[in-house]
Amino acid sequence: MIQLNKHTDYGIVILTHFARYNDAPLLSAKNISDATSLSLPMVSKILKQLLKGGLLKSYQGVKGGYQLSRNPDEISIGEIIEVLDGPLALTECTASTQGACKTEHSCSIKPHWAAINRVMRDALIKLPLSSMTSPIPLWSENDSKRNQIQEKTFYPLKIRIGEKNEHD
Amino acid sequence: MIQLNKHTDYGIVILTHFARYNDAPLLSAKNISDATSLSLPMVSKILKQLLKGGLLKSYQGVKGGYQLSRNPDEISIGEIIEVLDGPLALTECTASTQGACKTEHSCSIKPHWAAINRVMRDALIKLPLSSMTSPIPLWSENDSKRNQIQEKTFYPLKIRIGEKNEHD
DNA sequence: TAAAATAGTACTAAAAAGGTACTGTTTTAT
DNA sequence: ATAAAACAGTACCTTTTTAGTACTATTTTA
Repeated sequence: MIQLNKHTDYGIVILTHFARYNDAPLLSAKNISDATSLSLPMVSKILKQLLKGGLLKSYQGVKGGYQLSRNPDEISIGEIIEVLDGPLALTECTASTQGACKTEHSCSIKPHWAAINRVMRDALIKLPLSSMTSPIPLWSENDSKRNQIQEKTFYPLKIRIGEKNEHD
Repeated sequence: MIQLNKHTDYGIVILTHFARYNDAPLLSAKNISDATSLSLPMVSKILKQLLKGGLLKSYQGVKGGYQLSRNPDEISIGEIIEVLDGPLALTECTASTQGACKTEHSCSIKPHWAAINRVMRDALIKLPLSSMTSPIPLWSENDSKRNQIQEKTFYPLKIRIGEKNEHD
C-alpha cells in the first residue's frame, strides 16, 4: 500500500501539533507525548530526527524544548517525509543510481522511472504543513491554490504537473 | 523511502514490456521471464495478479499467453500500483476508515490525511503506462500534457492539483 | 546540587516482503 | 489418445525491515 512508516506518520502528527501551537514558546517531548498519546521514548526519538533534519530547533536544560525552525507554510509534507523516511522516490532505480538493481543491464525502462518519482515528489513537496491545520480539511477546487507552497519558496523544483486542461 | 514493493516494481516493468510489444498476439510467462531476467515463478505470480486485477487478459493452452486488456494510454501507473499493492494511500488513517489506529480518538489531524492521500493518488493516476515507452524519457514542461491521461477516461477522480500559477 | 529537559546509542521482538516449490487445469499438435 | 506447453492456485520458508524500548550522558535552571 506504499505506506508511510509509523515514524513518519507520527512525525507529521507531531509537527502538526507544533504548527497548531506555533505561538507557544517551546514544547517539550513530554508535552507532545501527552497531547498525542504516543510514548515518550517514541516521541523523543522522532523529535531528534526532525532536529537533525533541520525542521526543529531545540534548547536543552530544564526550561528547554523544541520549536519549528520555520513557519508552517514554509514546511512541506514532502520535506517532512524526506527527513524521516529518506528520498521521496518510489524506486531506487533511477538514472543516477548505479548497481542497486541486479537486472539493471537488461532493464529497458530504467530512464522512465524518473517520471514516476518526479510526479510523486512534486505533488508532496507542494503540500504545506499549514494545510494540516486549516479549518476545512478537504481540498475543494477553490482551495487548491491557497493550500500550495508558492514558487518563491526555498524549493528548487520548478516542474508543474496536473495543469488545468483548457478544453473542459 | 516510501518504496514500492518489488512485485509492483516488477509489475510495471512487465507491463511496460507488454506496452512495447502491443502488436504481438500473445506473450507467454516464459517470454517475459527471458526478456526481463526475472525468474519464471516470479513472473508467473505477478501475471496472475495483473490478470485478477483486470489489467491483462489470458488464454490457456499450448498457444496461450497474456495480453493487455486495454491500450497502454488507458492504463495508469497509479492503477497498476493499486492492483499490485493495494490502495494508493500513504496512511490507512482516513476519514472513512475506523478502528485501524489506536490513538484515533485523540488524533486531531485525522480528517487532514485525506489531503495527503489525494495529492499522491491524483498524481499517479494521471500518469499513463504509455509514458514508459515514449522515446523521450524525462518530462519536459511541454511534454506534460501529452503524457497525461485526459478527463474523458474511465477515472472517476476530477480533482486537479498543481495548477499553474498565473503570477509567474 | 537536584531536577527536568535534550542527546545519543544499542538491542530485541514482531511483522512484512520476497522468493520458491508443488500440484492442478486447459489447449494444441502429433 | 496422449504428450507437451502454457496458465491457475496455494502453501511454505527465509530474510529483511519495522516498531518499540532501554539505558546512559549532557545541558541548563532554580
